[in-house]
Amino acid sequence: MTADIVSIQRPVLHEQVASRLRQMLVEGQIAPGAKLNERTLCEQLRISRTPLREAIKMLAAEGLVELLPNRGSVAVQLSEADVQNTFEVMAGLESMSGELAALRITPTELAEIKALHYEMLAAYTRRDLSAYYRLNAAIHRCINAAAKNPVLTSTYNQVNARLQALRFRSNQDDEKWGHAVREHEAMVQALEARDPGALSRVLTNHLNNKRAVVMEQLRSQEVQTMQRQGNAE
Amino acid sequence: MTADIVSIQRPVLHEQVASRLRQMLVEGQIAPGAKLNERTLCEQLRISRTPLREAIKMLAAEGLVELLPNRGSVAVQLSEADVQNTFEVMAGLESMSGELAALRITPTELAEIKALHYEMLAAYTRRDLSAYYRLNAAIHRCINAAAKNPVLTSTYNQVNARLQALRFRSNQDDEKWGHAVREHEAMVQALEARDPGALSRVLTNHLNNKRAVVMEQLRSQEVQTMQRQGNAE
DNA sequence: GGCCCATTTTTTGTATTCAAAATACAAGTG
DNA sequence: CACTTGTATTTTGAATACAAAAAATGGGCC
Repeated sequence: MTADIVSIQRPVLHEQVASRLRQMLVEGQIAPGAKLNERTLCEQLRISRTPLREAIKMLAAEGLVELLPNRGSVAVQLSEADVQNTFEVMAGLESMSGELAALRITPTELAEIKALHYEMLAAYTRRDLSAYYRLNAAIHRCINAAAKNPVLTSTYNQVNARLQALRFRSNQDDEKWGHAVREHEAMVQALEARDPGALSRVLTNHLNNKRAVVMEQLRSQEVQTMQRQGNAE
Repeated sequence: MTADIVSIQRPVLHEQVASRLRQMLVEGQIAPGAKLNERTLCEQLRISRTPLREAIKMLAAEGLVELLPNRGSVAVQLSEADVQNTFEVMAGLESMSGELAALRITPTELAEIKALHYEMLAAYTRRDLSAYYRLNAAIHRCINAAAKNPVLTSTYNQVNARLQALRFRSNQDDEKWGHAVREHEAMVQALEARDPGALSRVLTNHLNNKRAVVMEQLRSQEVQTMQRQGNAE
């Protein structure tokens, strides 16, 4: 807890494996519901089963994989209710972040968020969805950081990771997109005004709207999948 | 995710070990900051190192244990700032619970909470601190359950576990105790009125007060410890 | 041909072994 | 006598080996 900043750390294997798996899960390289075959993953990552299993246990505690006793582990597949509940918690955490950020944000941090906001407006104007998502995420991360509460940040990240695994960044309809952008305007204003209540409300609404969009997308994806597979399951 | 409710599960070893360790950490059998010697724990729990290490990794992901590369693991010892931050998040989560509970609580659940509340009043009247804490915790658990959001519940439990490890249930001063009881009165009223805003506010205040009490206690404990040890460290 | 049961194969869970790093200890040196 | 340096011991990290459970396969039976 003291001078481990200077020391060069040769990263421990199970940590590396955990990071790699986390990435694979969040980026969808391992699909939700997919079984994590230990032998296969060992060969893929060129490691033995011991560190792999340790990493899987960590991801299970983070809620990214589910352990099935004597039957291995699978990437979590959130039910519709799970997604609703997770967004509900995310809304609360975002609102909390906003409230604290409005109280604690520094001028430098605010300037950075405003800059990102303008970049995001540019991306929106070009209808560059990929850049928009990246900047959008960065802004939310900055607001969270401005709250200056590491416990909140890690809690937020952990819950958020589960949603990331959904990969719902398909094209949303233009009207809702515009609405989201206007909400972001309101966020910046609330931050500038250092108004915790206002920012909290904006973020809660923002997340609720996002939830609605995602739920809609999930439902249509589901329908597509079922049509493609001839309604298996 | 289907029929694993019926199956009687001979619990898997690493799960058992994780539960046992979690209990030991939360109940203070393993003191904050204490090193977790793998050999010792293996002998104590009569298991080999593999499941023990898997369990430790899970606890690390839960934030109850800290992993020191090549140097094992230690029970987390929250700094003063950590405790502040954790309470801040807990306040947010409680407020969220309250808001949702006020919207979703059933008459049966409300009746149970009221019953627990009266039992708690009895414990308070007898100045039975142990019973008071038990009932107090039960009430908060019930409010959380009434929110009907499993994601919120597990997040809440995870963050709360870290605070439990502090073991701050020493005798608080009577005035503050009375104040806490009055806040509980207000909770029940807000629940009965199904008033999300009111309950949210009460719980936020309640947690902020609790934080203040705990911080005070920690500081006095700290002083005592330093006096006892002749200010080591 | 379909279904049930026994056997084989695969996969997971746990223990043990081997390797590497950290700590403890002791002797040598200024 | 403090301090460094080299060695022994302990402890952690990772791989392998073994055991048990689950899944797959195949043969017999109706």
